[in-house]
Amino acid sequence: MAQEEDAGLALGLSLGNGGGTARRPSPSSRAAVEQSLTLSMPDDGGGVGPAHSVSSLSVGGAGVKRERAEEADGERVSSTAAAGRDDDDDGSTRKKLRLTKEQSALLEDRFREHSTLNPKQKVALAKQLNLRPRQVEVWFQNRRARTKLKQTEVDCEFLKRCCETLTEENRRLQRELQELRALKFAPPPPPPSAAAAHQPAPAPFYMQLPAATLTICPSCERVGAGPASAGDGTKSRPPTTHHFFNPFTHSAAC
DNA sequence: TAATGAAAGACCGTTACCTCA
DNA sequence: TTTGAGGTAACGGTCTTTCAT
Repeated sequence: MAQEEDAGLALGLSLGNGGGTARRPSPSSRAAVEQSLTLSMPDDGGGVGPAHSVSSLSVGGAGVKRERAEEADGERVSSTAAAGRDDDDDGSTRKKLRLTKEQSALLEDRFREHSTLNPKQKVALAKQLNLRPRQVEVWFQNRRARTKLKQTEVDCEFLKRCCETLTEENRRLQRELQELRALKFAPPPPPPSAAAAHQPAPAPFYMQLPAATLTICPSCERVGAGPASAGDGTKSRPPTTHHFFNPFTHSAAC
């Protein structure tokens, strides 16, 4: 099982990179998700599940597309598939077949080789597994979805850890800054020499800013300030030039 | 050559069924 | 025996790409 997950993760990375065959979804496929989300009916009806979606409206007619696909596939009905519809079989309820261990194992093997199948491979694999091509297709779709979900969980964990690390680092820097300020505004030392006395030595402007507004770009080593500091008109600062430091790559996008 | 519509295939969210604790 | 949760096969909707017209 762990082996399966490892394989899944590795493939998930390649999927995230755009793995797949010729027809690859573009980033805008996210729009499809958003659209289907907005298509969901807003009333929750108090049910435990999500709100009724458009797809749920056609539950009664489930199987129409499948039957069409079956026809296109040459109406092959495998023994296992037939086992799923051996009784009553009025077509109104969808029977759920359980893949055998052997079938699952072979599908997993193929998935490890390639997370997508071309039509020829699909038909051949279906024949080998005594399944309908549509079933093989659905299995691969679901498998890709599971892989992606796992990868998302891994990414989420990673980001959480990064967040914790950065929070801790931020606290540390805040403490350090406070200590430095305490040193700076500590009671003056014994009178300095006259040469130094006539130099007021104003603190750099960024030292007077609230700590939370200070940012230092590690790449160009310039000190930037948050939006609150730009309104006094005394400084001619480039407008909203953000020196964003990416903590994950340790690089700055200057 | 550009516009257009159909087909195919991928992804996504969801549903429904099955298994098991 | 019942029940709730989790896993997963199957579905409908939507988008993008390809190809023929």
